Amino acid sequence: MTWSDYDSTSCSIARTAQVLGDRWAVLVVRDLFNGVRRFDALHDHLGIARDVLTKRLALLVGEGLAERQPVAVPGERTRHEYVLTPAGRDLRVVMVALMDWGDHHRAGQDGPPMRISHRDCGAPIHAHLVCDEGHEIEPTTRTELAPLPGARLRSA
Amino acid sequence: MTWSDYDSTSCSIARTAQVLGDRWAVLVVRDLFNGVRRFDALHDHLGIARDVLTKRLALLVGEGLAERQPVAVPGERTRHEYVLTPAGRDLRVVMVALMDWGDHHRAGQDGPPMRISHRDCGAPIHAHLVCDEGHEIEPTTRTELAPLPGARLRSA
DNA sequence: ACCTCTGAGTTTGGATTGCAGACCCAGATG
DNA sequence: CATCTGGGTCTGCAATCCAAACTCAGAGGT
Repeated sequence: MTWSDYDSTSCSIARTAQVLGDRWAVLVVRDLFNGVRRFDALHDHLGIARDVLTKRLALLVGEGLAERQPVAVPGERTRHEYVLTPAGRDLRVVMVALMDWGDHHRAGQDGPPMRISHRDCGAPIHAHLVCDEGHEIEPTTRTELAPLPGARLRSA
Repeated sequence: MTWSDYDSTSCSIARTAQVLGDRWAVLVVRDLFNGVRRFDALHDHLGIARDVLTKRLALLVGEGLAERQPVAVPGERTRHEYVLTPAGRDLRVVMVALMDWGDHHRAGQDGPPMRISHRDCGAPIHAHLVCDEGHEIEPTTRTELAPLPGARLRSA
C-alpha cells in the first residue's frame, strides 16, 4: 500500500482544494478576512467578473465558509454583507501560509507588500509546522505519511 | 489608506495563488511531495487530462517549483521525473495547512484519511500561527495588517 | 529488418467556464 | 413620478477542460 494506491480525491488536501482550489475563491476569502464584505466592493477591488463573483460567493456560502447577512442601517434600505463563518475563519492558517510563501519567493524589488502582526504584542505572524511533541518542522525535516481509518483505496 | 486602496494583485497571497490557485496545480504539488514523479503516474493517480497535466507541469517548472530531470537507469532508455525544487518544498506549510482544514471540516464518517508525522519522534504534525514573540495565534486572536515598502496602491 | 511495447507527450473536437459589458429589479431619494 | 444605487442576471464571444485518438522515439523480441 503506497500513496498512489489511495484515492486521490478523498485526501484532505483535495477536499480543501475543492473549495479553495480556484484563484478567485482564494482572493475572495482573503478580502473577506480583510473586511471587504459587500458585493460591489469585492467586484471593484478584485476586478472579478460579476457573474463569477456571484458563483464564487454562492460556493463559499454553500460550503459553509461564509454567510450572506442583511445589514439594516436605519433610514437606508437593507444592504447585504458576506461574512466568514468559523469554518471560513479557520482558513487563516492557510492564508498566512500562502502569504509567507509569496513573501519569500515572489516579493519584488521593495520586499513584501504587507505584514500581518499580533495586535496584542505587535510582532509579525508566520505559519509554522510543529509536531505534537513541540519540535519545529523545518523544510528538510523528514516526515511520514500514514493512512488512517478514513482512507479510501482507489476503485479499480 | 485602507486595505481596498491597495492593488489586489500585488498581494503575496494573490501572487502565490497565481501559481497554486488551480485545483490541479495543488494536487500535482501534493503528489510530487508524496513521491509521484512520472508523467504517466501523475496522469493515472490524479485522473487529470494529459494535456492539462502537460500545462500544469510546464507552469510549475516555469515558476521554479519543480524541475524536469532525466533519470537514466542503465539498460533502460532514459525516463523523466519531475522533482520539487527548494521553492516547491517550501510549500509544505501550505499543504499541511490545507490538510488540517480538510481534516477538521471535511472528514467523513471514519475521520481523516491520512496523518503526517515527524519521522524522528512519530508525533503528528500540524500548521500553527505563531508571532515572533512566540505567542500562539488562535482563530479568534486579533491581528493587524500593515503596508510595507513593497505595497502598491491601485492605479486609478 | 520488421513488429510491438511503452513513456511522454500532442492533437482534435466538443462541453464548460470565464470575461466584459449590457441589462434588470427593488427600495430609497428628489 | 423619474432617478439613483446595490446587487445581481443575461448575452455573446474567448479561453480552458476533457476524453480519446494520434504521434514519436528508443528497447526488445523474432
